[in-house]
Amino acid sequence: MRYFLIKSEPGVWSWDQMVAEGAKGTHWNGVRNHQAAIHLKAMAKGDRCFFYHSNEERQIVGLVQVIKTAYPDPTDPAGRFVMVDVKAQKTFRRPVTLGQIKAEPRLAHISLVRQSRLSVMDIDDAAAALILEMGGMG
DNA sequence: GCCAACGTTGGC
DNA sequence: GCCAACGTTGGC
Repeated sequence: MRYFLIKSEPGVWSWDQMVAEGAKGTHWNGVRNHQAAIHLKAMAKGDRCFFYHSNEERQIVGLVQVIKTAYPDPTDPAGRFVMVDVKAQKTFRRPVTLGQIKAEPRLAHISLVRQSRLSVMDIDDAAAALILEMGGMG
């Protein structure tokens, strides 16, 4: 099982809305960046994604599970980009802020810190374990 | 509200 | 095919 991180602006699609979708989950569509799309395609059923609120909040608030692997995103007129389906799995006991992540030397290498504009990224196992621990999810 | 990073577009 | 201009994202 691998870990990833997906970003959402809470004003557009929030963690509360994600939770409200329950077991049926939702399509993670609208990705229009090639590097982000590569990560979507790498996701397997059962993989986990940290759910990050960007902009106003800047914190990881939950964990979702991939329930359907990459397939064409109908909102892309060119038909080139893909989406996956995810469902909410766990709400973080304590959200992990970008500030905390930046203050942790063992997380200095992750894409969230190094490439602020990337909206879907992979997170290595060691970093994932640390983030879960920081969120009170260890 | 500003700015840096970066992807895309269009003129040449 | 290069590069300037422009648009978008997201942190501060």
